[in-house]
Amino acid sequence: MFRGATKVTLDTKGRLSIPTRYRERIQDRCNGQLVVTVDQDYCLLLYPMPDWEEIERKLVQLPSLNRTARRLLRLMVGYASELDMDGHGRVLLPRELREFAALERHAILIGQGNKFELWDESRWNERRDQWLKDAESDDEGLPHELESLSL
Amino acid sequence: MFRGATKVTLDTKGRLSIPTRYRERIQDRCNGQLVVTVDQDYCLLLYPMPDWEEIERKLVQLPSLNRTARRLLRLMVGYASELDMDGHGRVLLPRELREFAALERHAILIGQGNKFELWDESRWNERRDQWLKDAESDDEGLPHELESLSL
DNA sequence: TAGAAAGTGGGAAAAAGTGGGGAAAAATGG
DNA sequence: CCATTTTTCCCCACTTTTTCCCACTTTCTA
Repeated sequence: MFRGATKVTLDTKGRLSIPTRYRERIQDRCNGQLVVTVDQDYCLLLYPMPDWEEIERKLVQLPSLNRTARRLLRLMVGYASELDMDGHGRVLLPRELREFAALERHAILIGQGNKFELWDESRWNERRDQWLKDAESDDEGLPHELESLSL
Repeated sequence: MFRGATKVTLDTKGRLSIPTRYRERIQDRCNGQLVVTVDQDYCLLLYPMPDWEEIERKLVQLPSLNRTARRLLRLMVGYASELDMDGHGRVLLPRELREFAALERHAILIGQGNKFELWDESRWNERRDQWLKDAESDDEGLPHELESLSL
């Protein structure tokens, strides 16, 4: 499981240096092969290759005539790009994806279990504060998986 | 599986340079022979020849008396054109199809499994943002395949 | 504080992308 | 059916991007 938030910097070529504490795990799991794609919230998602392939399998099996499913497939597969770590544990993020997520020099990498999220740092901070504010009013109307959740 | 989004430019002759990372696969699969046709969403679809032939088989077997099926057949088969890669991995897109998809100089090529989608870049960006906006309000009324989807 | 490891930047060779000239082929029109 | 115009195709040359590698800086550790 990947956990934790790390400030990272993208250099002028768009390279992201993977924090050391994750590298060994990534090497073991997928030989340094990652897949990056987009998320609905305008951040990027980084998956180890085998995890991505499973997601992709699920996506292509969704009903093709459903609008929402079609869009999801178009965006997630449409933007998915393979990444290889270089000798220094860095990956080069494609320009199209950096633009999508408005990534500048300062970004933040969020461990999310089987994947990472990569956010532009200032956008992340804004969103986080917004979520915390929203959460106060959200107590009603939870789906029942959440109603019974104990943290 | 073809994946990923690549910005491409069409030159004044209407030629599209296939990104290198796909070329070998296309050579293997169909000896550089592609078929391009139109999509409902005013983009173009690019298939390796064998994949296209399968689609075509399915299309002609649809019930001829169904309006939707007739339209689909007319458009997709009607606009389908063969393309050959030149020595530099480029294909010449027929003028009719470029006009159909309003393709100017800046376009974007989207990998979608067994095929590619080719969009005018600005149109793609608009559509994408619209889809993402729509997705937020779609949270209710999801088909159950999507409700439980964990990515 | 010295040494090692990680992070960062950037140069240069190689590869890919781009543009266009001109020959060949096809379409058009008389 | 031939001549003229347009389009297509093949090739060469230039530009941009990518990739690989080296070196310097900073941080951590002993």
